[in-house]
Amino acid sequence: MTLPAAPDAELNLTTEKMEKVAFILKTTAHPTRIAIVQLLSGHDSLSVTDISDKLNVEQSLLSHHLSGMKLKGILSSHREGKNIYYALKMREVIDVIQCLAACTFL
Amino acid sequence: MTLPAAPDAELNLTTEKMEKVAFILKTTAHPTRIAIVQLLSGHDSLSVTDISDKLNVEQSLLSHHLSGMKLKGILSSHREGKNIYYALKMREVIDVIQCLAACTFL
DNA sequence: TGTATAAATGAACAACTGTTCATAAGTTTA
DNA sequence: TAAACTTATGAACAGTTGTTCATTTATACA
Repeated sequence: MTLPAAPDAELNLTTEKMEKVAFILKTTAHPTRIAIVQLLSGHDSLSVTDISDKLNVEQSLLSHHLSGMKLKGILSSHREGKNIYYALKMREVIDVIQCLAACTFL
Repeated sequence: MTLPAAPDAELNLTTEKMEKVAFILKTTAHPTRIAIVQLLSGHDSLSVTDISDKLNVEQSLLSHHLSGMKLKGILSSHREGKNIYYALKMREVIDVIQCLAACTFL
């Protein structure tokens, strides 16, 4: 699958927008966090244990990543009994990763 | 201007690709570097002085950013007399920023 | 109640990043 | 050649990030 060729438009961002974009990029720029986005892109929500099992990431470390991403608005979460379920809130992040992932040079 | 609504596809990246995507995101995730990409998206190439003047970033700091981005394959450069001109090599980065920049929540 | 399970938190620390400053290296022109 | 200009480089340092470990909080269930 390949995405259509990109239009060659000139970017025109304000300083404020650039800072926000940088913020989101930074928040996502980590293999584990990208894996989290990838995993959640295919599910409405998953518990920490689910994610931990599927990604093979230790509980505490995963929790740190998850709460950071939640704090920054990328994920949302809700409790159901003993479990806490995380979901992708900022779905645009999928597009960004999709876009880069589709690059031929990768 | 708004981009068309994103298709809701599930991502499917290998670990290797995730690392590469993270690498590119990280390399771009900084306001100054995004400003560099934005500026170069509208020009074939610009000298360090050009960029420094337009972005109001001190020479040495800019040079560090530029050489980092070049090292990581995002920019290319060539000398013309006293000046060194930088250009956007990995133009896909524009799309990524474009995509995020178009988000309504920003 | 006590025990088990699920997840969050906070301290500690190494590694990395952004920035500044001083200096060096390459090029042009007088 | 020297002086001026353009860019790169490297040391130093503060601030941030990723990780681990031990502990705590929250819930369920016996």
